[in-house]
Amino acid sequence: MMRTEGTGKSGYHHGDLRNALIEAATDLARDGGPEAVVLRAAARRVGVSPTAAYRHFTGQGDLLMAVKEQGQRGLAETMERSAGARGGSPSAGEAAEERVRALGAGYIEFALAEPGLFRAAFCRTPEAPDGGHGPGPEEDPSRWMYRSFRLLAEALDGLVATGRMPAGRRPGAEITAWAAVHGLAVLLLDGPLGRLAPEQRDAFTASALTTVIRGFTAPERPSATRPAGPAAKDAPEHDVS
Amino acid sequence: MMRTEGTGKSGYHHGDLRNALIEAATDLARDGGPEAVVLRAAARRVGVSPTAAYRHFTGQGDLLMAVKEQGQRGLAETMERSAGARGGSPSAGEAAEERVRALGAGYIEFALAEPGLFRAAFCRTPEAPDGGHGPGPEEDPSRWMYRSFRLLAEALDGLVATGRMPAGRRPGAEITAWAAVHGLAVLLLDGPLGRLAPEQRDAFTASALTTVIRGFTAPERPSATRPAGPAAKDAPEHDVS
DNA sequence: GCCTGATGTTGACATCATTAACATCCCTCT
DNA sequence: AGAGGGATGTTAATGATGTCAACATCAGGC
Repeated sequence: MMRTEGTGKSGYHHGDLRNALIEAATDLARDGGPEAVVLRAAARRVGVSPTAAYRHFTGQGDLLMAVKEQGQRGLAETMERSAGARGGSPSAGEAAEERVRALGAGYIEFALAEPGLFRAAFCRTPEAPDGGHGPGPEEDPSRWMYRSFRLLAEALDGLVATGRMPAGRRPGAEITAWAAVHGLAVLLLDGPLGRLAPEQRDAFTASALTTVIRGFTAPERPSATRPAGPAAKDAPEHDVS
Repeated sequence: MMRTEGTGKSGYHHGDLRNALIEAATDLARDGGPEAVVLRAAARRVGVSPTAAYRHFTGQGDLLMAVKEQGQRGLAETMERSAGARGGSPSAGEAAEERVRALGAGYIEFALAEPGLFRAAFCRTPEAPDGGHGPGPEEDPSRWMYRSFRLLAEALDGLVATGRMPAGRRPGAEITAWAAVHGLAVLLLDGPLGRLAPEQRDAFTASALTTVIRGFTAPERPSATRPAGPAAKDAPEHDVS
């Protein structure tokens, strides 16, 4: 097959563009973020005319979409690697907790290692108006999109299964976990924590993860002035997308 | 003075452009986000030549910066309003906790009410290379920037002062709190929770706030298999910017 | 062995940011 | 008061971008 390789021009017009363009565009995103994903530039890198890209993508937005997918894939892989490479687990509950922590740490790790790709992975897309999609098998984004999200959710299920987290807190928990981790990543990349020493970033990450996990696993405050609680709008329906 | 008003053309060239441009650009951002802040469009709205803007801004990036400031201001004001309008406080500790909660809710409220402005408020800026700044008294961004961040930090101080939150957890806590709230906002705006019923969004928000606050205030798990804790990289140095 | 469709190319257009050169108008200094 | 100067805007031009229409080329099936 020889796909997505530089020497892939088999005498054909190119071999397989599309993948070559995706690779070029991903490189652009790697240093420069989503706004650096310029259709003409990608075509230039591949050594092809700008309009050639329109044979494989509906336009620049579609190309960016492909880059997003690359970014999401990389993120999920880093998270899985981080969770897989964690040390021994004293107990089942401990293991589940450590997995949540490792996934969160992997999330931050990827964001810091590949800031451009990370930003591209979560950049806003004009949202195709549905209906007539151009060339290229445009799959349902929800399958690969936000795979990191599902990883987190499954880890939280483990937290409940081992009894570490009350089942009543489970609904919406993946939202909370994702929000905390993603917000931290954004804060570290673009926010006031832009230039910070690595060990400080790690410390903040550990602190945030500890706090959120404690929020999931800690018992309810014993001497509460509110038995039912006025802000008891907790535990919402769990329905994503 | 008659500034920033539509009828402000006092026979002068315009009265005060700059503010008129900022207003126009802010309107553009309101529906369309930061990428809709197009210099030429803003100038067109004000009824002025595109290059006229260069007398008041170094370029489009500078104009966007002004819009960011508007967004940050709006965000902080919504948060303060939300925190100020909260009900009675049974105890000091309870009040501090409710303030944190109200600030977070205000954060989300603004993000949902003004999605374009919110995104503009946190959009990436090329970061002026320091040194020769163009026209316009370019103040230090850290003063108005991230005012919401400071609000959150002060509320957390209150949490410690009333004894609700152990002092040892305070360092880095504003990072955690900000991350959770900001991540949730992004998730609701651009993420998988894009189109969700309002009451569900409120429920998720309440759930996230409850979890994080519990993480701040809950006692350490009593029957822990780890007395000192292997993941005790908590409590990092507190140094922003 | 030619025709059809996939794949690329050239040319053109509209928009954008930005600069240079020029015009205008108010304010201040003498 | 009147002239100059600086602030404020305008026109013209440049280079980059996304995108479309028309044309060229190559592979493989009838």
